[in-house]
Amino acid sequence: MPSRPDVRSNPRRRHRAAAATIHDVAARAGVSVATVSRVLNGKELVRAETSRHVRAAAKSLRYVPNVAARSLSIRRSQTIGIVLPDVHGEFFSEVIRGIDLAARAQGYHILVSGSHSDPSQMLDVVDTMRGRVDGLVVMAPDVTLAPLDELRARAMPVVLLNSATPNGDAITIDNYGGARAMMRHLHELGHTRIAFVRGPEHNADARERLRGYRHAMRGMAAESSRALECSGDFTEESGFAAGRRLAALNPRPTAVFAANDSMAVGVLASLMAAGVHVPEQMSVVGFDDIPIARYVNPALTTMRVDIAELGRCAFALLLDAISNPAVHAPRHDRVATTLVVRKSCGAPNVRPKQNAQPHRAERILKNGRKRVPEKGEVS
Amino acid sequence: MPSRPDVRSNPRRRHRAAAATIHDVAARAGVSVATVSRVLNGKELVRAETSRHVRAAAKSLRYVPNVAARSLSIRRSQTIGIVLPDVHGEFFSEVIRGIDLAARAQGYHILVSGSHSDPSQMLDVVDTMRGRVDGLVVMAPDVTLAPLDELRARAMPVVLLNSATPNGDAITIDNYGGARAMMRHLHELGHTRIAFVRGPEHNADARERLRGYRHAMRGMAAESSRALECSGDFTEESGFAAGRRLAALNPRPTAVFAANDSMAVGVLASLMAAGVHVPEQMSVVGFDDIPIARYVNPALTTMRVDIAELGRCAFALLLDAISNPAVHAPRHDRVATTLVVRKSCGAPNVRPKQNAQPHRAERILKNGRKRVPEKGEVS
DNA sequence: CCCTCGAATGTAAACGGTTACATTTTGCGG
DNA sequence: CCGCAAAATGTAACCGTTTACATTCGAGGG
Repeated sequence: MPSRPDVRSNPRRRHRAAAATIHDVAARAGVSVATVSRVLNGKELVRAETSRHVRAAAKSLRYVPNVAARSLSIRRSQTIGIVLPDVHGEFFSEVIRGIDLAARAQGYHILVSGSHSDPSQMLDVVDTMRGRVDGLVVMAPDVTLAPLDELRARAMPVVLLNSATPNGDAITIDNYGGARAMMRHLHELGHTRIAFVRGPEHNADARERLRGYRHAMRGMAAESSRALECSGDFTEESGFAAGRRLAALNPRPTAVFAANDSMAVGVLASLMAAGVHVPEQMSVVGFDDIPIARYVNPALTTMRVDIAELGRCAFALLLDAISNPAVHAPRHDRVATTLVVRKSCGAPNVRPKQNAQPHRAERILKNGRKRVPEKGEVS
Repeated sequence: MPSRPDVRSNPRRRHRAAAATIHDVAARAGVSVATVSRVLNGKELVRAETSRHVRAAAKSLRYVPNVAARSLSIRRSQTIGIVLPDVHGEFFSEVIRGIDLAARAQGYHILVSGSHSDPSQMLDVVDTMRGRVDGLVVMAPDVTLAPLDELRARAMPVVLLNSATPNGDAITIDNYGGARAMMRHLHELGHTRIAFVRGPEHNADARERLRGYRHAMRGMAAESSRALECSGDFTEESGFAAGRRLAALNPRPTAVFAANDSMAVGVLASLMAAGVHVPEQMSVVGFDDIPIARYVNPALTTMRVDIAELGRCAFALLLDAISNPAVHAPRHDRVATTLVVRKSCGAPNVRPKQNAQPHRAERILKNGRKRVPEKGEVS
């Protein structure tokens, strides 16, 4: 028995046409709001006929539930947050695409915030997302452990992407495995004197790639590899400088493994400037398979990282953490990389051909028509 | 006089530590929830001392307002939606970056949804965003007018990006002006026989660029330009095919203007394959300034589009529409483009040098070290 | 014909804020 | 010391859902 009539029952909507509410639908269908809610969420028992009436009413009123009211009530927003640093555009968009696709399939929305330079700014953003999202995917490859722990204290499921990961949920590229696979490829071609161009000291990806390189060098029983390492910072310029230093080495390395593609492109340019022929005199390989890797001359052999897959995995992990907070056990998944063989490496110690010109023209043609040869290119 | 005690007053929070609410803060500060709200939103008069107490209480409880409750109450989400087609990654991420930066500065969040192939899917997404966002930035360059009008009927501020725009708010690239500026550049170099590679028939950007080309050709009092137009669809392959046709023309055009950079890259590749030297025998220019434009050989002269600026403008316009729904008048803004002169065009009818090799090596070096020369490159 | 029981539906209390309006304090002239 | 307007604060309705609990309805058994 109502102690007071429902205040919202009859004359709503003042002047400008407001959106229909669940009360409007209930009135139109001649049922209570509870029944409308039940029908629309499909969880409980409702007579088939009643259900039809409600659906018809909802459709005729173009009813769309108010998500704010819904999340307030169920304390879930069906939205996840993505926090990114000011990262290279291509990578950035691919990660978002991967997460977006996976999320939409599960009825989740994504709230994006990019371009954060420092940890405190990152934490600020995370705070403003509080309540707006059910969980976070955070990418912070250069951030040290302390702020990341702070982040976990935010009492919200968080999945870290490519970050230094002491504990908790995380997804990373299999940098170590990829580096070893690349080294195996070079070794099979006959290389043993392989140089390496390092990435930034504190970058998690860079460290793992270096670790893979060193491990492989030890395994090949080669000379101490430290002399063959060059510093770099993931930029093309640093690769250019490294290439110059490597070309001057005596004896010269027969192959160069750059910790990422940008630096490999720089190495390529400086070797060409120094008159060192690639791949005849020296092989060059990179890591990432960025889009321009296939456009440089010669096209770059590299380890492809499936970035969209990275996003998909991150969402899957986050969803599990959100859905089963009780039983969820923190996990650290690694996504595999793929070797992409192009033209920038061959067997060591091959004499350069005398008339390289027509040869090169042909290469450029192939670069230009990328799509067709690209299909069967992956090995 | 309370007809009934406030039910939420005392014993909240059952077992797991829930986030603090405004009631907790009020209790801690010894004031009412209204006062807390006033302090935190800073709109109304509150004694300085009271304000201090409230702030201290909020901080000590790590209070973060529940945004769902807030948006339900004020009927605003402080969030805008971005709906994108499955567009090239670089463009995609730049648009988001531009909007994100502008939005965050105004305290807005962004909800992103990409990868929509058809109009109905796009409208679905827009419906699920209903109530979640205060307005939308929609990019749909290939969508025809009808669905766009449907979109506007959604009773939410909408800003269209690079779309066919009959009416309503919109931001577009100044494709027409950019095309004319490019034509002026070619004309100043001495070209009059300029070919054009068109984009997709129904694409709004492509049509405007074509319009600029035709207008300029008429202005140059050149022969009827239709014979110099080639069809294309914005892909590299179509550019390759167009280049082949153009090389076979007699008399040959002295310059080719491709409606976008991807096609220009294709043209470049096919001309090289046909033994036509660029820029000595034929100049090639594009539109967009995509990242690889500076890596191709020779580096491509093109019209740069500041995509982030596009995003900024879109947000500014949307914010105005959201904030002043009454007085806001629909606007259609155009963002300017910038001519970027690189190596792919020169004066017509110059004989190719005999030993192009050292010359080319030097070019590649410059490409490799992009950043430094890039600084002063824009004209 | 009454009682019981389960299915179908209704009622109203949350969810956590904002804000119109009511009430209490304050400051100040008389 | 009173009265009164302005300033400061409190009260509770309201935003639109979900959902625990209450109620109604029908059918079947005794």
